[in-house]
Formats: sequence, structure tokens, C-alpha cells
Amino acid sequence: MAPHDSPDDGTTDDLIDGLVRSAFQVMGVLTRIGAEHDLSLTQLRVLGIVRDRCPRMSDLAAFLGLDKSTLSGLIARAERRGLLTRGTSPEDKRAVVVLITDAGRELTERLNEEIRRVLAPATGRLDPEQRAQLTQLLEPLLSPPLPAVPRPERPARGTA
Amino acid sequence: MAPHDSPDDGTTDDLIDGLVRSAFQVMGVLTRIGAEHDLSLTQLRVLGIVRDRCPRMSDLAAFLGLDKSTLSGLIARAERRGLLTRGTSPEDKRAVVVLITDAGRELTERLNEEIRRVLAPATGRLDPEQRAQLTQLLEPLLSPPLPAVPRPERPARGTA
DNA sequence: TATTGTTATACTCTATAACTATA
DNA sequence: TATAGTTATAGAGTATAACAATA
Repeated sequence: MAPHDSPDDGTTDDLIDGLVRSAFQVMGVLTRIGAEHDLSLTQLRVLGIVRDRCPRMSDLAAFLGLDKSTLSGLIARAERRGLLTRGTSPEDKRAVVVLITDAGRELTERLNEEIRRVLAPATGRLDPEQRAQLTQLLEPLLSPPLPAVPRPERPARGTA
Repeated sequence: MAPHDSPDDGTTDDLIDGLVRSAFQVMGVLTRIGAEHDLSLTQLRVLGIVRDRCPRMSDLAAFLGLDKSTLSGLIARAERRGLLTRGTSPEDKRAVVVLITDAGRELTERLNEEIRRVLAPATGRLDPEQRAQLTQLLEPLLSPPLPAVPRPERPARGTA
């Protein structure tokens, strides 16, 4: 009867169904808005991450679940468009850090506004109390984001 | 102060942040599980849709937000692997309907089990009551799925 | 020797344009 | 004439393998 062999559930299967459907819907919105600005979903995501972080290539790749080589191409294309820049870490001369440019930051802002605007009809179907409640219920499910370290402040004592 | 110029909000921006993060997380899981079976995210999704529907190519393309030509390739690859078949509509000789095969259905079942298993640690962080509540709060945000019409029953009177 | 990135290669995903067949 | 699909083509996204530089 039940979709699988858990004792009593049903709540879990319904929840997963809702989460998956909502995920596809959100991705649809992000994909469309990105496409209107010639950005893939991944590039949109990279912009959102690099907006307040300067991650190393390898950390970013790991976070995104992509191979290093994939990231090389992704960053190269964004760099060619003037949205991102590569910098070298003072601590490790092998490492490359990804930095957002002013143009990239402006585009990211515009993108975020559009996302809020397009999603507004949906989120508006809940009242503020329900929105807060939904946000709270979602929180325990979320994995932690990349630590938001804007820049390495310490001059890497011991290495230099 | 506020991320944009709404009157009082904050609840909306936090909610969107949560929805976007949860979407990327769910997509990450689906992408990984799909990849383990040599399926792209889109193909995984198509299988899930066609599991209990026989949509026409154009309807499926519209629902997925893809061009018809993109879907042709997608279905062709899945057909080559024996997961789907093409059929012709009795009502409209131009139309092609997409049908799942037994192998496709079995794979879809296995995929769904894996998704539930991988997502279990996350959903398990909520108790059943919270899961039901979260599902309910998500519901108003969701667009309707493709109508689940398994097969055209009526022999298309007037055309034949 | 191990790690960080890049490059070369190959395949999938995707859209645009041109085409065929049916309505 | 318009709609449903396919094919050809081209560009982006992706991973694997081989490589250079640094740790």
C-alpha cells in the first residue's frame, strides 16, 4: 500500500514529493531568469556564492559538486564576460581564488531582484506568519553554506 | 537596510533564501543519484513524469520548459536505452506520445527508493507533525503538475 | 609524493533554423 | 496556413585523463 516499507509514515513521502516539486519549480525560475541574461543555472549560483565570498577553485568545486576542470571552464567564461576575476592566494601559491567584479555584483543584484519579483506571486499566497513558519521548518533540512570569509585577513604567518 | 524596497517584510526574503537553498540541495541529491545510473537530471524528471502519464512530446516540452528539439534528443536517448517508447496518438497523427517501458518503471522505482533513503536523514530532523505542516505550507506555492491521464480512453470520435 | 589548476577530449544538454507530415 | 516532430548544427556544461607548478 505505502510507497515503501516504513512503519507508519506517509508524512515523509508527501514531504519529499513537495520538496522535489518545489525544487523543480524554483530551478525553473532561476533557469529562466539566468537564461534571460545568458547565464546558466550554475553560473547564476556561482555569482550568488561569490557575491560575499572569495573561495578557492577547489573549495568552490567541492561545494558545487563539480570537477575542478568543470569549474575552470565556468570561471573562464565568466571572467571573459567581466563578471569574475581570478586572484592568487598569498598563503598557497598553487591556489586560485575567485573574486567578483563590480559588474558581476551589479548583475547579481539585478538578478536577485528579478527572482524576488517572479517568486512574489507564490510567496504572497502565504501570510507573513506562514512565511516565517515555513522558513523555520525548512531550516533544519538545509546543509550549511560555504563559510562567508570575505578575504584572508591574516598574512598567513609561517608561510611567507 | 532591507534587501529591497518592500514595506515591512523580511519574511519574504528569508523564505526565498530558504527555498532556493533547499532547491539546490534537492537538485544536488537528484543529480548525484541520476548520475549513478547515467541519467541526467532532466531524464530523471522525465521518468518521474511519464511514470503515470502518457504525454505528447509538445506537452512534455512545454511542461519542462524545453524546446521540442531538445525533447526529441532526450527521448531518443532514453528510448535507445529501453526506458521509454514512442507511440502515436490515435486522435492526431502528427502527435507522438511518450510511454514508459517495464524497465523504465523498474528503474524509476529504484531511483525513488534511493531518493527517499538519501533524503531521510534530512527529513528525519523533523517529527511527523512538522513534516505534515511543512508539506501543507509548501502546497500553496506549487504549480499544478501535468494532468495524470494514463491513456486516452475515448477513441477520438469525429476524427477516425 | 600529494595537491591545485589548466588543457585536451568526448558526450550530453540545449536552442535555432530548416525540413516533413498532418490538421 | 499552422501545428507536431525530427534533424543538423553550434555552444555550454560536464567528467576523465594527462599535465605543470607548488607544497
